[in-house]
Amino acid sequence: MPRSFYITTPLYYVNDRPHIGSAYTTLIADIIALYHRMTGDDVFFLTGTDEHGQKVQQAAEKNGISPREHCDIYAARFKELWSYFGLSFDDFIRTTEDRHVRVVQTVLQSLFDKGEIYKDTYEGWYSVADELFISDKDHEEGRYRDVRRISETNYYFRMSAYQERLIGHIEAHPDFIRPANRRNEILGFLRQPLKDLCISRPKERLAWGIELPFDKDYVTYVWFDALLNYITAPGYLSDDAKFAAYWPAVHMIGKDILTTHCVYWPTMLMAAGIPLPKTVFAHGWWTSEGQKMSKSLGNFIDLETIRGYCESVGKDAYRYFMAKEGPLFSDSDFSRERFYQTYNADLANDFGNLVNRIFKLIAKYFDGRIPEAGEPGEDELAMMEASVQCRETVLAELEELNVNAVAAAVIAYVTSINRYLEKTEPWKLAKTDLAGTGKVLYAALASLRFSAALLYPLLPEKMTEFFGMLNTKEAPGHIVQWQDLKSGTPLGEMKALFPRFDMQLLEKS
RNA sequence: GGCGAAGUAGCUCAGUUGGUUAGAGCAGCGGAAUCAUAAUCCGCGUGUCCGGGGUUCGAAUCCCUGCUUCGCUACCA
Repeated sequence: MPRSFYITTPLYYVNDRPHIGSAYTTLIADIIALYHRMTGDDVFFLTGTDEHGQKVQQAAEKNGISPREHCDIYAARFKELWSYFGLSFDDFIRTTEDRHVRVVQTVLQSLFDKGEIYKDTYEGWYSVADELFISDKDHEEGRYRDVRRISETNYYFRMSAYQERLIGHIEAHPDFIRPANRRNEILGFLRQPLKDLCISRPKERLAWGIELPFDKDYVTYVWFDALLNYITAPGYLSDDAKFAAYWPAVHMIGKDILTTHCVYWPTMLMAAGIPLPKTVFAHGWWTSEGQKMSKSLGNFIDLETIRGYCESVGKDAYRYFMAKEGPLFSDSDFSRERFYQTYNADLANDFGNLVNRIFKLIAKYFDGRIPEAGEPGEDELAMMEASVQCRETVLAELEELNVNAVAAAVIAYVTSINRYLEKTEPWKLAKTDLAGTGKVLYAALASLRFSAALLYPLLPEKMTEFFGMLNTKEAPGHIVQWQDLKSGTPLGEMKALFPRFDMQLLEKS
């Protein structure tokens, strides 16, 4: 019986354009999903779009179309990007879908019946121009215009009732919020009394939302709408067996939505009697060329910029860089120079050149056929053992969701193959001992194949190409045994998988 | 303001409960080699481990203090 594994990205707000942030979260979630599939896990990978709210309503009005049409257009942008990268998600949920509306309304009604939701009147400062309530502090600072004191009646969720239970859960489950610094942030946050959560908006102020089942004059606002999708998609209230198989999830998110996922969401689930997520992993943000990304600075990494990188050295290279150098635990800088340096060092020099060396040697001395393994000597056994070690490291780091360390571990193994060749010097050995040369080249190719298999989730297109070149008719995406390489197979035609990027091109632009 | 994190080689960072000459990757320099995508392999860092004070036989690692950077401080991603 395979283990099940459920991983999610946030649902991206349709009005925001995809950029390096959303691309990063989604790419690493895909990578983690592929690794889990590789180990034989039954994976469910979810992404989607968050489509309700005032901004959507306003944008649609402005363009003279219905909110629904507006969402269709904008959701397509995300779908397009994900299909460009060939991502492997199993479901793409949109919060405007019927299946989701049904879950939201059912959960809300049930919480209302249990007394978890109550009606109350809030009085505060309201900015007419911006159409939102602002805090006393914002008002003092005078940032908003056209501010009036008004009161509004809304529905509230008794979040405060769950404060102690939540703290207990976080303390008892070190894996619940990660990395550890984010966990501390939340625990710090929870040292202050937790307030109840306002979960509605009167329809006169916001029409584009899910109607409260117990009050036709209101729609639900943000939280129940945008978070419950995580249980809608795997079949909550619609497919019990599926839901039981996959829930609880691992949520990959950016640090900007930490509180919603680590406080609002778990307390909502507690109230509804649903188990909490296994892990909420909040990664950091990319900076760009050493500075915070901003449109005015001109360093904003948008869709077009991403495509530019992909076109220059390939989508896989971009994906690889995201994983290897990305801001998993703290912020990380994306610079053109660093991007291409990493590409050259790891992919062109270490891996790509190694493919070339081994293929050409086999072509020259063995007519392009995979040589006999022979009796492995000390060095060959060492490579075999190192492969087992490498796999264990990869799987251990995968448990930690540390794709950064996963990539580093495999590249370290690739480096050891280059070192093995320097030590055994098959190009010299061939002059005196052809059988010995065969043994060396077999070991080198076996090691290379092994590393390619482990690199597959990071570089799916290129490693598929590699296995095509290997011509062993095996489907990529599985863990392989070092010694399972079949001798005698004629290798396919060799292509340069990662042509070196000329760093001088950087100077020019 | 309050709470918290961090400041280690040019860059990105490791450095377990204080203990022998402070490490890795990348970049740089030198060499070897030539099977290979000027790739690979080997070698090379006298770094005030942010400053100052203290505890200790001994501190990057503990305590105090100063400086700097950053995060959180909810119902606006």
